[in-house]
Amino acid sequence: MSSQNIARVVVDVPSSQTNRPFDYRIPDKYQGIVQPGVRVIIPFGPRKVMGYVVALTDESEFDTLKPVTDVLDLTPILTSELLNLGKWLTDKTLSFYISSFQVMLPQVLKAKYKKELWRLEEEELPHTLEQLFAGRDVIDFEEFEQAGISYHQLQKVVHDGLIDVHYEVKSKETKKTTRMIQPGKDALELEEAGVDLPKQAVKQKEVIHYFIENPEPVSQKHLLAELKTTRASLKPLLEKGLLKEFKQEVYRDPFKNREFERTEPFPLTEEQQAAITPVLKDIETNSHEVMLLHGVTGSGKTEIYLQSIQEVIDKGEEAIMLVPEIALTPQMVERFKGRFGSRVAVMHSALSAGEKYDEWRKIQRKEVQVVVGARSAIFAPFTNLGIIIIDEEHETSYKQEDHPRYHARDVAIYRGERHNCPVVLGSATPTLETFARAKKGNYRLLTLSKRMNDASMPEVELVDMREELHAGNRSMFSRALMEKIQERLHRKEQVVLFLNRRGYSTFVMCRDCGYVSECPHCDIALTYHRKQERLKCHYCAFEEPLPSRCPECESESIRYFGTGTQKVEENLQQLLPEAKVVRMDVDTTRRKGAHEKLLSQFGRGEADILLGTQMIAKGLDFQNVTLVGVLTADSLLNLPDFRSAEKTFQLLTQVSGRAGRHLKPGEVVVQTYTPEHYSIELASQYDYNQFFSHEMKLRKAFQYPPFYYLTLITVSHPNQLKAQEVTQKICKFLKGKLSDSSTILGPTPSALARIKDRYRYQCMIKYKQEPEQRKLLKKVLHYYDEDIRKNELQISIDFQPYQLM
DNA sequence: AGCACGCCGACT
DNA sequence: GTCGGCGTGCTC
Repeated sequence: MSSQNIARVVVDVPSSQTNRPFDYRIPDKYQGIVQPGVRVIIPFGPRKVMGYVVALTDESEFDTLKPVTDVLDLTPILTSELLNLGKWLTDKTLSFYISSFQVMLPQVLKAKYKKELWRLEEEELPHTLEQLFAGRDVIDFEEFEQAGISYHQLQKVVHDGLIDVHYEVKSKETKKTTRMIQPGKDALELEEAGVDLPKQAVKQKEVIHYFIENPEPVSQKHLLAELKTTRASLKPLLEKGLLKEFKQEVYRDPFKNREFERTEPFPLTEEQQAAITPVLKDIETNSHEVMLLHGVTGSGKTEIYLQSIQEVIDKGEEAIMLVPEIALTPQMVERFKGRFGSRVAVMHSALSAGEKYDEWRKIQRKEVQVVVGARSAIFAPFTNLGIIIIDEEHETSYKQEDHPRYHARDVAIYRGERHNCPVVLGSATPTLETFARAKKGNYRLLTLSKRMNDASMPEVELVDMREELHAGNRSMFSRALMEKIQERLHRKEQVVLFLNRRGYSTFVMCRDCGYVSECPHCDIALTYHRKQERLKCHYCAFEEPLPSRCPECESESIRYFGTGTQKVEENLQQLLPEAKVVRMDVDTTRRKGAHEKLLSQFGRGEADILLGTQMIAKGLDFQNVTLVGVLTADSLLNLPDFRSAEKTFQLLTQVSGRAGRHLKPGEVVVQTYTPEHYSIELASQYDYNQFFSHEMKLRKAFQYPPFYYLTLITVSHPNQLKAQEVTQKICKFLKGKLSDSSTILGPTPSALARIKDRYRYQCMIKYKQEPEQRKLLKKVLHYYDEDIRKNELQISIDFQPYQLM
């Protein structure tokens, strides 16, 4: 074996020119420590940066190599599997290596950079610099920049060796530790030493006595509290070696103050048993297979997940369970903690950076066998996976919208293949892509068609809001819904009201001339924020006070429009002053823990009506909810998105599933302006299969997934003409190179034609098979490298996009 | 990205 | 002559 004293390092500089490994010499003192997957600090040009070691080698095409400056990890933080996965991600999404590695790790492991000026000599500096240092030896570089002193002046003194520009890389890893105390001698020796102590050393004797009884290490805090003493009585014992102390890493436990009631596996129904059998078999035989668990809401999918995971744990393997961000509610966590206790780590965006890091550490140190988390938990550094489960497989939040633009499902399958373990995708309303694959036999289809406890799906009533209008009802509540709400209030039952806010945000319009307040930097209406009486842009930082007169026609009848949750709440309170309403939206749940608080309030029956947006559509399970109202079912349908019908069907099904999950039967009222639309009608009948075949016909006719794959290229530039020209050129280039069976659409202005003063044009590729596509697009990016670097031009490429705007 | 180097026009 | 602007190319 050769010495392998060269490290290949991917540096923390996200740019196309540095998107490759650089070679560094490993100094003797780091031999054996520097290995693939550790982070290192390395000199890069004149500064120092962080980097990931991706490989060791013993030859380099460079004859002189700079040495590695420092090593940040004693054990690799990226396993070899994850290093390979990073490479695969980079390739698949056309992003930078560094971004792919960074996305797999918790925030705190990412380096922070600090630049300082260090004074090296006593010698007099030029006046301005002397003033800036003001007697100090070290100053922040920022201070220098703010002082507005010329760089030439600095250059000169740096050249003369009076000042050094010093770079520091800070890994802001924050481990929390506690001081632990343990005996340093055995019980007999302690006994003897205790006798030898002077009479007045009462407390010391107590301490010794304590450790004779309990020889286990104990935290200093606990010990001192127990014996009602201070560190002063430990000190002499530590000095004599009778006691020893050490520091132990402690984890912040986000669920510290909660007791989780242990739950036992439920007996499975026949249908559940049939569904779980192939999963257990794959686990047992270490076979990789992708399975779609298609089960109606309330059919007991979670119990199948839990029992499959139990099997994996019993086998000594590990499990990843993904749930959509908004479904990662305390209720959900409780079910997992209740079954598996401290074997579960939870990865959730609501955790602080430190808490996330601690959960990640538990996984890395193999202190847990299960992780429950949102999208990024798919990168959990387990080395012995036995199952990967993605619940609510159809959720769009599994696709990351910025670099690297990956889909958690693809990563799951990648990892499942390498670990020889099953990947279970669960949903009541699978994406057409997944269901089509299951029907074709690429995935194994497991079906749960019945609800548990023989509960039936709630009856859905469609209300045509056009008729309401004709009948003179101009409010946002139909008569039928109002009547049913009143019924529930009377019976002391609860109501969930769902408002789909997307596409209907509150904007300001003049009733006289039709003027709408728009963002001066983006082509989008400003959103009205009631609390601050201001108009804000959701795409950039622009905001302005609410105008009292129309800027166009000076009219005073300028009002806000649209149906925000606040407005619904107000109207509701006017109509039903006696009802207690809990409103859940981005505004009321911004604070940490607010989400949970509101839900438990509602759960305890402290409110009659829960009013909310997307976030209440998932996973809620309240006994007393017998009515669900959907205020505007068609708001999603009007979006420029070929998936709008699918999304509408999914949402309506999810929302309906919130009612009547227990003994009392539920009812659902869906208000719509288009009751005849197939997605609304079929959702009201819970007919997924019918919806699937109808939608598939349309997808086929219009060449959309799952019949065709899509690639969306979005070009943006401050100059509209330039943006269009570049897009045009790209389209033309692709048309010449891609196969004839592919369709290239564009250039078309984006649905969001301008954001932050940049004009946006798009090109869409529809294809069945295009093996050369990535290579060609790489060429495109390379061709425009200059323009992109100058930050004038942006080209974003999204394979299998979910967000078309 | 962030920086050095080098070329060019404007000025104490 | 030299100060400061910006375009170009490199970082193992």
